[in-house]
Amino acid sequence: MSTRRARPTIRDVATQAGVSMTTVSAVVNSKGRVDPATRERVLTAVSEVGWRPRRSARALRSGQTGVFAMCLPVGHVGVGDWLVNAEYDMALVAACAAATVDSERQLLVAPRPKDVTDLVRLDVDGVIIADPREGDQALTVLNNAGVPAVTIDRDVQRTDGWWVETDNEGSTMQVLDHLAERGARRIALVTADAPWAWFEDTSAAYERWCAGHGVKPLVRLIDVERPRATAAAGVRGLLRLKNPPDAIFAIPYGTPLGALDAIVESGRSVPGDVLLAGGMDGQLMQGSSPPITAVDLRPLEMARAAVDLLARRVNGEQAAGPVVVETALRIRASTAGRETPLTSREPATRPAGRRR
Amino acid sequence: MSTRRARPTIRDVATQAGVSMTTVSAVVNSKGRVDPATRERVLTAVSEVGWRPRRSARALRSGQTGVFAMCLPVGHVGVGDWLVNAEYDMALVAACAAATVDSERQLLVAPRPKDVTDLVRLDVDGVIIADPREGDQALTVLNNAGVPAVTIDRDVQRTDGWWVETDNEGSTMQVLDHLAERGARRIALVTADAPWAWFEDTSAAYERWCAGHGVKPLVRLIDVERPRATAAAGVRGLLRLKNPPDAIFAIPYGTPLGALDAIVESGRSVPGDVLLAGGMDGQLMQGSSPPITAVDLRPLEMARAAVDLLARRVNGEQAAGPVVVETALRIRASTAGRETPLTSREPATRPAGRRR
DNA sequence: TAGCCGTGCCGAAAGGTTTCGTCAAAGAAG
DNA sequence: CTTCTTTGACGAAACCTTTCGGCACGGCTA
Repeated sequence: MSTRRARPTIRDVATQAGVSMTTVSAVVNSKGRVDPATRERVLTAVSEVGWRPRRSARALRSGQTGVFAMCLPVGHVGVGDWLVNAEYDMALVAACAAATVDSERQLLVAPRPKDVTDLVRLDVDGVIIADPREGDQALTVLNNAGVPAVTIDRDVQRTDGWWVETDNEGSTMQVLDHLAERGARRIALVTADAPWAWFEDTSAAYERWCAGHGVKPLVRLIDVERPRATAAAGVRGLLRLKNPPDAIFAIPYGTPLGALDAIVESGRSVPGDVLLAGGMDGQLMQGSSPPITAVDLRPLEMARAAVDLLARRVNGEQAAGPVVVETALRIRASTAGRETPLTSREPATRPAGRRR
Repeated sequence: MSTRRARPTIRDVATQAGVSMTTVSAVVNSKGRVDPATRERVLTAVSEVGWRPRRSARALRSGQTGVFAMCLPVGHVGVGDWLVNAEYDMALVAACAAATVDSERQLLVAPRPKDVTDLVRLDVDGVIIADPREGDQALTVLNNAGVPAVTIDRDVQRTDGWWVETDNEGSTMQVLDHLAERGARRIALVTADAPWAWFEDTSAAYERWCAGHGVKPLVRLIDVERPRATAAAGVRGLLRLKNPPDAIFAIPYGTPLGALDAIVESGRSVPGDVLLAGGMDGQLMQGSSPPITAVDLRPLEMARAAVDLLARRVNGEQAAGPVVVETALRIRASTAGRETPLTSREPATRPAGRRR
């Protein structure tokens, strides 16, 4: 006749099964020795009384919360911001969540606080920071408080080994080689001048590739706030050169579309007159006409690697250097070359379907 | 000379400040009466010893974890799945996180477990379920365990008032009226036959609108697994009719692009020959050529409302009926009518910029 | 002066779980 | 028949914070 049974505790389970709390604990944690028959009794008692563990009590006792936090990059408040590749970030979040669950943990998503010192009050076992800014204060704060952290993408000012990154140099070389193989003689780079490793690495690799092939670099910088429009402007300029490029590698998300705008506007065609490749894959690349060849940055693998790395750091392991994830070039019609037929290398479609 | 100071507790703060633990607690929680001078001493002691509260101890004592969980819709494992509007989901997650933080809580993201009963072991104060499936088992499980839950979007089989939804009927009427005003005489609907309230509501509203205007409904259903391709096929069929539509309202994300494919392929133009509107806004709509008029489903507002609603439910309030969020029609070139000049009603650009 | 009240602070218990040390009983070895 | 070992189980402390009741003290009223 009780109005509303209080949530049962391990003690209720113990009395129900006729054993001590210690034994119940041993059973549910698969620790210590316990008679198979007793174990059976305890397990049925658990489901009879409907007990489920309180994470707070466990955490208090063990000193570990069993929670990782993921600090989202800033700017995630507006839909329709061209700078955001929400697919990439969503993939990151979903994959981090899946990976933490696989390691018996939970994932907290935390917007970046106005005051970075609030990060430490999250009171979690570790923090994953996506897209750290240059010399990120958040990392200093976390380090001082002794909170383990790893980043997704390298903070250009940091040298500890606790981050995961893509092989930006390798992917750049791969794209340039691919363009050359498809007949490009003069490849321009459209990128941004911002303090992110992604930009720095790709630019450096481009310079090196050009030097190695004895050609002069041809670079246009865009405004990261308005990638599509400024990329279009930059490419318009390129196409008016006496010796215009016959291929364009556009890095920041959105810029390949700007480049395409300018190319079409000039009366040229892709891939007929100009080959076009993007630095970051996504729906915009697949859905454009023609579809645009782009680098798949492998957010899923990045996320898994980050969670693994953080788990290792939490366990007290020493830094073993950054984890490098290999990228994959998704070849599409925009680089259907003049010398080689197009081979589509789209990944196999995923099993689970979904609406919308 | 201690190798590594253990994390300080409230007791360390107390001794440092020369007061009791009770007083420290009173200070950090702004409860009870404490002399201003004492308060000052305690606060400096807190920062001196670097104390930060342990959420687990608090939670154990108070019986509330201070955590909400958000259960992501399935299917979020692959980038590049056309069915997923990652922007929408990312906005949902980010906004939920922001809202929970505003209410002094934390947000857990939880992939939908294979076994729904695992949901209950999250041990959180409440759960937000995005995109519930028809007669969602997860809700039954949570209800039975007494875990408060709300959903984002209505579960067609449920009648308790604990969900937030968009005004699907209103937005459909708005779109149809807009198309008519821009000169459409015969509007076709491209949608899916799936058990989601979004589809059911819009279809019903379309039928009603048609009846009200004395025109015959013209509907094509697509396969939610391949929205773009099947939408293109459907629209191809429509355009071959003796009396083809002069406007198309395509609901599931991706289908407006399929419609556009078919229209262009048939030698017609948008908006010259056919007006085109989409049921869900996103980058794909903005970035297409021409940009496509679409319904902004307001994920940010949905998320905030969901968190508020869940907070109310956790506090024991009674259901006050579902929360309905008004949508907004984003008018673009694809419905630049023949009778009225185009008025752009794009939302103002967001302040914070971001790369990529 | 006696009684009362408000202020500022404290002691101790409680909340649910894990773990350490202990213990009884039963079997094995001498 | 001892003594030792193994097995299976238990009691109680500890983890950190909040809260309830209470206490001492100074000032006020009657």
